[in-house]
Amino acid sequence: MSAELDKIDYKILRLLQQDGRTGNAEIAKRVNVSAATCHRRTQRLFEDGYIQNVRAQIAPDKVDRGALVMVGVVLDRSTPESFGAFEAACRALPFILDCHLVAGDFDYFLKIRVRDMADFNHLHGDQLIALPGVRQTRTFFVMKEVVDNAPLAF
Amino acid sequence: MSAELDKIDYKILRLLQQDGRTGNAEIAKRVNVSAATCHRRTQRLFEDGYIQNVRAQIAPDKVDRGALVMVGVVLDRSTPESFGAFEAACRALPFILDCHLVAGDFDYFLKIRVRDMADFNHLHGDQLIALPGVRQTRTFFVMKEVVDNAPLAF
DNA sequence: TGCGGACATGCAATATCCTTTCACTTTGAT
DNA sequence: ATCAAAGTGAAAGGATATTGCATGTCCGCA
Repeated sequence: MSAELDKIDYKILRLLQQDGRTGNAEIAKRVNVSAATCHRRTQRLFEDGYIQNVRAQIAPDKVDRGALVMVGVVLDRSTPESFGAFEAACRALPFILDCHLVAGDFDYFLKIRVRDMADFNHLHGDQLIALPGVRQTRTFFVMKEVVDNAPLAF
Repeated sequence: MSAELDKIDYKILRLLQQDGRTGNAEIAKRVNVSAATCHRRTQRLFEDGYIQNVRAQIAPDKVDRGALVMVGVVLDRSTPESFGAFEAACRALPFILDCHLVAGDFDYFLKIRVRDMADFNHLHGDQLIALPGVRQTRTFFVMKEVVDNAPLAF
């Protein structure tokens, strides 16, 4: 089986990335193949992991998560155990949208969604600086979301 | 009409956020209402903007976007025109996933996906530092994606 | 050149699901 | 208690997804 994708597959991926609810018949029309073929291709894209999942994007401010904060984190020690503990803790905190180990002045970058600044301050005091091995954090409040989670271009 | 959401609405939102392809019948079963009611509620969640859209999440490494980079940007001047020009330029660059105006040591934070480091270096030299009004950038290569774009908790 | 196997495609039939209609029930204000 | 507005469930119709099958295509190999 060819592991490569052709132009039709890429079109399907782009269509589903733009609107994951697009029906099979509609996709078939747009990429100029029969519904059956389109269905089989789409299914393969799921099975082979090209499409990780399809998720509804909830309006953050409508569910009281209107505030976005970026946080740089520096750990006490740079041991594997220290990193592991911190990462495990991050995965368990539901308000952390992104957690990335980076090279540079920080060890980790976090992207956090909360209701408002007051909410973040509680959270920062109660949970963030209490995370395992945290030496220092630097907070960047987001004042304007110019682009958030744009679709992948490929 | 009540602008508020009840427990059933929240359940629907959570289900669709976890899997946007979940059929109406399946949702109805899980939230214990009839298919008709569930359909109407879901439709309302779309129409009233609680669900912004439904998007397939494409595996980045499968489409040659395996490298993630965070970039802090400082502008020359802090004028509205300067900000506006920079933001417009960012919106036009497809590899920029996030672009946020922040308070702190940087003016903007960018989240960028490219194929690899070499690709980013070209991009940085050709396009990033050429963005309007950029005085300085600081690059943080992501070495490990611990959590990326986690579903919103509410 | 000819042959055979693996694969992809389209058509058509089947099964499944969505979507609307209608009558009934609940809710809330007077 | 009464009325109006909104919500609810069951059923029917229409649209859609999904599968089986025959045909066509490509590639390796003799």
